[in-house]
Amino acid sequence: MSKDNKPSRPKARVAKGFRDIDADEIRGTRAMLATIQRVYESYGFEPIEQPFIEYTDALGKFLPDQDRPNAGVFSFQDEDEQWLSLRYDLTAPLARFYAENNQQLPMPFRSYRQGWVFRNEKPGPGRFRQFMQFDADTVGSSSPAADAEVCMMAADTMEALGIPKGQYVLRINHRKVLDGLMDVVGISDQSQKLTVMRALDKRDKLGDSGVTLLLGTGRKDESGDFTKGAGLNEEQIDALLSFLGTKIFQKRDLKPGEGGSYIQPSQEHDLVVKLPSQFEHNGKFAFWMAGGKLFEGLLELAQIQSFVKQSGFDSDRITVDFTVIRGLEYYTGPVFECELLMETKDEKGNPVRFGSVGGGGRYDDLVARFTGQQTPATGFSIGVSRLYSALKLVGKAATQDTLAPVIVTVMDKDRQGDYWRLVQMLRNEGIRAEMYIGTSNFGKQMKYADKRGAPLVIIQGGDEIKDANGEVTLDPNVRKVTIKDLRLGSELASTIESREEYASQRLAQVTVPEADMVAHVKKMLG
RNA sequence: GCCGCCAUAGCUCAGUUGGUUAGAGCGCUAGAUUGUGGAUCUAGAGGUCCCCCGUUCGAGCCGGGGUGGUGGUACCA
Repeated sequence: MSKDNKPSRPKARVAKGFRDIDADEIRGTRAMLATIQRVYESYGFEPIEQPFIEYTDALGKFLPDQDRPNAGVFSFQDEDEQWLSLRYDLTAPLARFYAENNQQLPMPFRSYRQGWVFRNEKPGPGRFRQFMQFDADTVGSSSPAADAEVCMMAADTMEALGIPKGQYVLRINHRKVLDGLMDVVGISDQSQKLTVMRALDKRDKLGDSGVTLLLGTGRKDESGDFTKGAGLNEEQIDALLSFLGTKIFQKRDLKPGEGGSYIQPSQEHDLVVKLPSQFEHNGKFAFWMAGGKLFEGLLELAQIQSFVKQSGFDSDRITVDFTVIRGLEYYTGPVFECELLMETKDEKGNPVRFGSVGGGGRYDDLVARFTGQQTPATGFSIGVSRLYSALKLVGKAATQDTLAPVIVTVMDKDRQGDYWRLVQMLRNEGIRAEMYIGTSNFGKQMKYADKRGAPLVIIQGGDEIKDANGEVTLDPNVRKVTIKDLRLGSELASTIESREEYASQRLAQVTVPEADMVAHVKKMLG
């Protein structure tokens, strides 16, 4: 046959940005999801499942920038030419669901759900075009209590998963604080505001010096790519960066003489805002507390902080951090981010913190897109596979809790009925078992069992079914099976050199009456 | 989107200043051993050297263009 006649074979390859998930990860993820569900249920949240596909206009308006409104989303047209899209998060579909069903739903409506979401964008290391999120949302409550509850639930989830106090932290911030602050320093242009927030978001990665460049004229990275800055003057940059040192804490923790000034945003909460001294001494911003957005935001943060403290969550678990930014488009109030603090190594071997595994916030306008009526809502979203890799890193992922099956070998093809019966005896006792269903000879069957990771192999050939006189018997107390312990056998094998010795030894196996097989298997499995 | 690096067997990769039939290890299949997994030995299957154009007597190798992958960066609901 000439080369040209060969059928052109498709390349076996997974699509870019997608991946296959192996048995270990599926089992580990299932266990993790069950734990998260348990916590969410205990908070009174109800499950809901929604389709992968929504009408594009139902997801539509909150795309990243208006220049390319459809970039990032997988979309296609239905038979009736309506545009459909794969969901890119679980929040927009929930808003659609609530708007469609709010007559029948209790208010506030508390729901959780888990599922795959899709993003049509360039994948990176650890970033895929299909990934799983686990969301919880409260729709219909404007109270900071709803925000506080979502944060507490996230913190409880981390601990239920085995991440100890001090290894994670929930940071909260408030859109009104950032907006108000930018008003105060004289940034009014909307696109300039976005640039400023993006710059502040990178403080973790680039440090204050990098952020200063991004707030000013711009910054060139190592690859030579230039990022245009926000164009602020020195005084504005200084005011923004020094504000990041502002703290909210309980009054009794107040330590005089630490510098800065202390403001009590509300009498009913025993909380105090401490401003950094640079900010205080800049007379130009002295009026900044006189009401307005900034003040409102601080007050709400203080309330949330007060609620979580009263519930027993100290600031080592849930804390205010003015550098938290999150999504730029739809959050309208508090925003949250859950960060894991344990260290891991980057490519260069430098220690680096694991980073964000989830986040969320208040999105009061999302339902109003459909109904025209403002409906307050707040929620939290967990990145499932990222959280799973974190659990693996700290050794808290459930793995290997499923033992590979016991393999019943087929010594004599004419007696498959006998082997089916043996397999069923094991299965009926709750033991994972399978009969070899390939066509290979006995040696290959052993290899299969080995590769499969089987703990035990059951063998029943002509020798085992004969009685003392050499006659075939059906009496289960006389018929025998040979049970071979592969795990023990491979240990013993490592001390043996020659093939002959290895083959003649019949390592780690016992021959017992068929009637006692199940009891012996149970004992050998431990 | 922008910048860099890479592309040879299922996988990881060698391949000399451009030279005739393109290699290795691992994996796979089979045998040595038709009732015993490891180790060892033997044999076999498996290739559009990413694609196109050009230079050349001759290109896996050189040049141009394209495609794909990957790393960084930007965006990120």
